[in-house]
Amino acid sequence: MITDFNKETFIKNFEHSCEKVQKKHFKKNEIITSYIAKREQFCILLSGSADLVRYDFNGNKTIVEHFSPNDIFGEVFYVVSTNNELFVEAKKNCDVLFYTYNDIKTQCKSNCAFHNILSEALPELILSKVTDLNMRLELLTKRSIREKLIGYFSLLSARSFSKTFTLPFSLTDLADYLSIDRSAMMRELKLLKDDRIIEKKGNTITLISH
Amino acid sequence: MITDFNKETFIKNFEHSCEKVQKKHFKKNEIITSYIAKREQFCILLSGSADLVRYDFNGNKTIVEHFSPNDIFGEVFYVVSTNNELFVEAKKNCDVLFYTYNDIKTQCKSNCAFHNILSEALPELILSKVTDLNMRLELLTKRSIREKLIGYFSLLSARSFSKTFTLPFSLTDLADYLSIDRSAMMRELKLLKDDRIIEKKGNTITLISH
DNA sequence: AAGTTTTTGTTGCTTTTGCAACAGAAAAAC
DNA sequence: GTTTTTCTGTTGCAAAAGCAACAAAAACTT
Repeated sequence: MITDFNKETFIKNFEHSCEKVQKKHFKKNEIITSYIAKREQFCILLSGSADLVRYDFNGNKTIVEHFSPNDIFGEVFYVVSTNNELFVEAKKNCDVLFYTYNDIKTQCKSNCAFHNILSEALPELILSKVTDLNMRLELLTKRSIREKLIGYFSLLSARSFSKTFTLPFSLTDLADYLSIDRSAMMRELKLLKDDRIIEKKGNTITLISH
Repeated sequence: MITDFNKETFIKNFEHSCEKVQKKHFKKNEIITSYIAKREQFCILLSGSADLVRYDFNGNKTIVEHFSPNDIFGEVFYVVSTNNELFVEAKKNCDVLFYTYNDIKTQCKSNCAFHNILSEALPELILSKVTDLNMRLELLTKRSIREKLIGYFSLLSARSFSKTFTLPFSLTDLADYLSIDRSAMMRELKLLKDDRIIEKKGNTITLISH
């Protein structure tokens, strides 16, 4: 069911078709939204990049998700379970569309093409989130820093159809994404280079086949 | 939207209402299903208990999810992303109902009450999976064994509305669920007892408030 | 273009975690 | 009810990861 659904086309065609939508601009480092109240917000990132982050009581930062243009996010996809607050932070200047899920389900249903289609597509949109979460889960259950790095690099390699690819964020953020210490990660990256498993020029990585 | 939806009632009322459903029995340690092919299977556990598990190439086992009666699972909720195979293993004798998502979406839609309602409820069902996944993610991003244990115990405590609760699986399985070494976990459990943070009698834990 | 901030790269030291191995307890199978 | 298997609890040792701190490079500001 996911295969015959094209998110990009969907977003392109309908991004401006409903009056209830709000478009906002954010500067780098601004907070786009926080997942606390039950506002059931649904957002589409039009340009820029942003991270869904969580800070625990020790101040450890975790990047839960990383968003690029056309990615969707919001409380609809992330039923908040615990006490930790979640923020979506702009990493670059961003344009974002805001909807609410309630509107999708009720108010607009009979008279707005956008919401009709969104309502239809919602299971697929949510399922694509589930895929992302599962992928992330698989990375986090890996037992060593080395395995996490190789797992993540393999994924990026598969996505870009190339052994060489550029990281979507800084090495500092990569550590927060993989839930590991940055300096330990740097050490392991060096070992991966020494062992001729990867090549690394800045944030561009090449997986070496053996 | 999740609040006004009752999964138990839903399952009770409709579990036998469609001809396309298959009911099967499994003995302890049998494999109920594996998430490989795109069969888009959708299952309901009627009795017993089961785990969704993954084995990596080092033989490390990860318990991705733990299922109790009335829990739902299947490929519909877990779009397989990588090469690792996933299995649902019966931990006790189990009764399971099998559907396929395609039927839900197409064949039955116009003439079967069960599939109509399932189709309506699917977004909510999937969202409840997302909640579980996010909870799990939050546990796995914790940086130490101690934090993972306390995090998980807090969760069980909140769910049972009590400071005292029984683990849903063995300590061996708990380690696989938290992605940590069992002996290291046992050591940490002992330290938690010594530090008077928990009490422990077998698989029953009490969180001590301070 | 100069100054400021963030990121990268590195290292010594400490703490945490994993591994291996084993004995006793408990549970399951026969 | 006895045997077999799994689970719990423990430990010494080795390996991995975290912490802290710093310098150089790069990226942003103004």
